[in-house]
Amino acid sequence: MVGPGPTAPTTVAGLDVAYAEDGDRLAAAVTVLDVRTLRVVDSAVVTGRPAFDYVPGLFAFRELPALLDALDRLTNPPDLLVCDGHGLAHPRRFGLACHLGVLTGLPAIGVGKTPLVGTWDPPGERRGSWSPLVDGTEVVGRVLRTQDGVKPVFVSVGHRMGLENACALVLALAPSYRLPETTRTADRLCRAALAGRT
DNA sequence: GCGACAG
DNA sequence: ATCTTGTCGC
Repeated sequence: MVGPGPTAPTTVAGLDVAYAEDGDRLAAAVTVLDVRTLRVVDSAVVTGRPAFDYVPGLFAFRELPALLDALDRLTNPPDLLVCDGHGLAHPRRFGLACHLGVLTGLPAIGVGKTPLVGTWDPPGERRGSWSPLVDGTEVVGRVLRTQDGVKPVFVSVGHRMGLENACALVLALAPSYRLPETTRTADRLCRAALAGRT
């Protein structure tokens, strides 16, 4: 046995990337939050150029280099990664969250704002309601309502964590807004870096 | 074959 | 992703 285990993360990282208007420049940010207080305890941001043009399904290859770069600059590694995009809910069952999980060895989950694959029934209107995201015969994720009456998010497993725990974590990370605090803080950081002031 | 398609 | 006005609501 090694460590506290993937189901009891103390720190969770949010990752996000922002692009300049012309698309020739990007900023990748990672914010590390204390899962209990939801406070940012560490962060890193790097600027660079996109490695590829955007192609649905190959999205990971575009943002991966910059995100790994940012992760390397953290003072200490987080217990888990919350990615802006999908994990298993991908045409080849291997989205950005899977790439990041495997490459870092850390547990990882994907939280997408829009679907890439799959069909689903509308979840209940209340926070916490969900319905399975199905692609073919496989359940590849869950459509989860994080706030009453708001558009649901698409949660899927990336690496070393089950779907049930992933959804519970996302709800814990989203007490007030549609998106988890991890992606919200990372989003603000990379946008600020792109704008200049840091 | 054609269209759709995370960010 | 980014570009965008006003509008509704706490």
